[in-house]
Amino acid sequence: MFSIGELSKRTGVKIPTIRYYEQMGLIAAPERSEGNQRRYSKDGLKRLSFIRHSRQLGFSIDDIRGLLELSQHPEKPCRDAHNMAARRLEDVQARIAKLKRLEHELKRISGCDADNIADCAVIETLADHGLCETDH
Amino acid sequence: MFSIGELSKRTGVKIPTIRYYEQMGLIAAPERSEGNQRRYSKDGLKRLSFIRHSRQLGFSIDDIRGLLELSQHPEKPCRDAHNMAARRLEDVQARIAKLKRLEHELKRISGCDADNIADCAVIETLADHGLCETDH
DNA sequence: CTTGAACCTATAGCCGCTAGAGAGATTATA
DNA sequence: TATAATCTCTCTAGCGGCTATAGGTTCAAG
Repeated sequence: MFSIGELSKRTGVKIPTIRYYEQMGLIAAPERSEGNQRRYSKDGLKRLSFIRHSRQLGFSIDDIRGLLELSQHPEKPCRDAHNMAARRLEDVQARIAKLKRLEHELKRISGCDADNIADCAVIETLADHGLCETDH
Repeated sequence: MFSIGELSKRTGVKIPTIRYYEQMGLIAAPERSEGNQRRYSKDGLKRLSFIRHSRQLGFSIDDIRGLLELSQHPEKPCRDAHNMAARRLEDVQARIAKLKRLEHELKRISGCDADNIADCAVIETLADHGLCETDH
């Protein structure tokens, strides 16, 4: 049995975030001490670790609700879990692609060595999208 | 002189977003028609295009305020503009790096071909960070 | 028993929009 | 000119995923 502060330290999830997850229904309301403070078990720790890890991989709160539900039913097929991971992967890949285009553009405009705004590629490019090399 | 709808079509910025930018002080309050509707000039169009393009490159509203201010003073040195672009570039690169680690992890867990949750790498990995290959 | 750290609830704020309600303006057609 | 269809106006609230603050209570160590 540990306090919310302990749980926070052990999982790396901040205290208000833990309470937020409780509100969102990701974790069950835990037992309370006589003075009404939350007391967590090892199960609570496991569950929160799962959540934290899922968040780190970019799953939404809603996705995580689904994943947690699945994880409680080991006999179920795992198609749904795979689908979620696959969608997540697609999303991540799309974002990488987009950021790479931005990186390209930012590198290009940062390369300008003018010394005043009038000749500065940064400002000039922002003012005129036509000067860009890639779409975005 | 065009209406907010026209401006929206020409720049690709949605109407409520234009009003939001006005509220945020990125664009000046434009003239109004007799019936109190906004009427924009070509200058307004230019400014909004600048803003839109900056947003596409990921600059924050605050950054854009600075960039717009700079763009109004062509005689100033462009060090500040370069610094902002450089910071932006760093940020983009950091995000790419992080997303690539996620991509790696998601690919790995998606590769599992178990057919029930009990043996599914997706769920198993989420439950135990120790199974991951990279940091995140 | 006292102190100070940790905890409680409730509410508001962050960013960058987006959506909706309910009213008024403008424009196109009959 | 009347009317209908489409814009536009302001105001307020909501999104996701937290984070911060205020004002109070409880816990554990000395």
